[in-house]
Amino acid sequence: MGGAVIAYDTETTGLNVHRDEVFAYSICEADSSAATVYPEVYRLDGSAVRRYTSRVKLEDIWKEGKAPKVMHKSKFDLPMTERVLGRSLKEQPFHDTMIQSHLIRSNHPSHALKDLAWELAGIPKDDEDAIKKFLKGKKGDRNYSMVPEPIMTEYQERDALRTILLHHFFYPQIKSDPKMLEVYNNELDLIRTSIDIERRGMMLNPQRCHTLINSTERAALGVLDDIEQYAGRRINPDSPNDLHWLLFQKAGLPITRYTKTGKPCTEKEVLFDLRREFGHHVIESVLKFRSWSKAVTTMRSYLKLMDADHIIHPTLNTCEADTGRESCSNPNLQNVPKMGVLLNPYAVPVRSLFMPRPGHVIFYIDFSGIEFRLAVYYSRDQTLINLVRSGGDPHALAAEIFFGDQFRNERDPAIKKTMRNAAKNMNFAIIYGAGVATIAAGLNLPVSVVMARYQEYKRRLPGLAALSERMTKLAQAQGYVETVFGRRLYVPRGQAFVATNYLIQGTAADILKRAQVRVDKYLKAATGGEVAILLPIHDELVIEYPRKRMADVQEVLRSSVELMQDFPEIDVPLDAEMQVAAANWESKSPFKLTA
DNA sequence: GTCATCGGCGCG
DNA sequence: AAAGCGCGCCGATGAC
Repeated sequence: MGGAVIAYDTETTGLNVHRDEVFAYSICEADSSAATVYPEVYRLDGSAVRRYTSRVKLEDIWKEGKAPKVMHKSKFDLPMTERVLGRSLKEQPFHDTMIQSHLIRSNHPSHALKDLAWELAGIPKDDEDAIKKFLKGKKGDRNYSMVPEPIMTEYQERDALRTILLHHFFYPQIKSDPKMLEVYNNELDLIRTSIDIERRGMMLNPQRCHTLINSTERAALGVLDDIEQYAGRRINPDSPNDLHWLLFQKAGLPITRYTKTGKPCTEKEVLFDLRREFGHHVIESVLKFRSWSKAVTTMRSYLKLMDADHIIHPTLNTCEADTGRESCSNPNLQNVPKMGVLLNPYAVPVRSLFMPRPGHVIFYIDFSGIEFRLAVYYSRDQTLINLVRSGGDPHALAAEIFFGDQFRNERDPAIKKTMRNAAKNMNFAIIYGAGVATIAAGLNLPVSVVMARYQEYKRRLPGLAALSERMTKLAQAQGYVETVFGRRLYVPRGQAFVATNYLIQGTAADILKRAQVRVDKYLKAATGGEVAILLPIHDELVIEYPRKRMADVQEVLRSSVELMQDFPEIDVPLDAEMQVAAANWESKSPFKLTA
């Protein structure tokens, strides 16, 4: 028996959770049979309410002890409602049909309410069309609160109905599978932490941001001048036409690769190859311009998105990615450029713009090599399991296999490191189904040589070498792979070879999502929220820590790391490392717990 | 003017 | 037959 629930949907003046406001809401109550349901529509100002004046009703809906509310994208409706009510709803039970949809069919083309309700219940989308049509005729600032009463009411009624129907379609499927229910419940907890993370946001240094924008822009313009000197006319390197002319006509460089639509490829790897062979200064200029102009627009967007307190509030998407990962947008703080990346020689120190709030430092806890460890776990390769358990280095082992005595006898640590790095790339290539040709290219060795050494690799590490094919076949047969935690990841049709990647990325996502919930709960209980998560980044938690609590730091971080690593389901150890930044995100230094 | 697509690139 | 993957965001481009 499902028990009674109330579908709940807000209408707002915009999509910004921190700024825009609720002006209307609708509900739809239903018991477990859901035999007859009547949507009810309300307006906050009481002007167009059907049955009640609104404020009383909204309070009533969210009174303690009422039935759980079902929302579609609760991460939007919950904080919006909290702002209207002026109180926290964190103890309130709820459901989310978007999460349900995502768990049941991770690769569905759309988890949008209207699309799902049309597909599963045949509810037409013309209510939404009517709103769009109305707003299209309006000029200037437009939002849903301007939509006339009959159109809006129809829309609200249908959304409440849609939500309750989806819940009654999806939730029984989830509840019938204990592991899937556990994944679902963690996703609901994750909504709570994500709301708090978005609300807290990250602090930007606006002065530094302006300065860096100016200097970087000057440098980029200087590069344009250099190119003009050489080319005899102004060139826009972002324009394919201009760039193709510059590289392949004027400079006479050869076209080494084409894009899928048959145009000359000018991506960085191609430019690196051309640079190595011809060393033409115009290549350098293009690389510089791209990196610097992109950094400028990125930094400008930060200034636009920053609030009056210099805080950037990104959006965390917890159920968008096909692999179960979280993503981040407006802005994406999970891909902020950093210094010291080999393939990015002209990097701009954008991370240095992010800083701890006054009186705080930032800690970073990241899983080291989690993807490879999970590959080892799923492969059941006994050699590698034992090696990882005993603290050995699987990538050095791969280097020995691929480079043999050449690696073993190498005395120069720099060269040795390069070889290990190549072998590490190979380990991943093999896990994720690369062919011998790709591997040979990555190792810079003849295909014939790699062929022989790959045979040896398969003999020494049979489990790992077989993982990709095993998962690919499984995905081909059933359409999905399932993580150890019970998350099903549907693999794109005709692309079964991505199965291993989905499995491993999805498992890492399960782990970080659970870790995030645990650490968040712990930090709230142990520090009253003074220590808080700033951001999840796939295998890492960023944590802001007040200096005045430094007396606690050992205990708090030790507990956090322990919570992150406590996964008895995975029988290879999950190592985590810590770093600390006092000034900004760029200047991190290692942090060790005392013994 | 608006929209979708592409190539390109940052992070993991 | 062969293939590492995921995400979000940008400017350019061409169709409507």
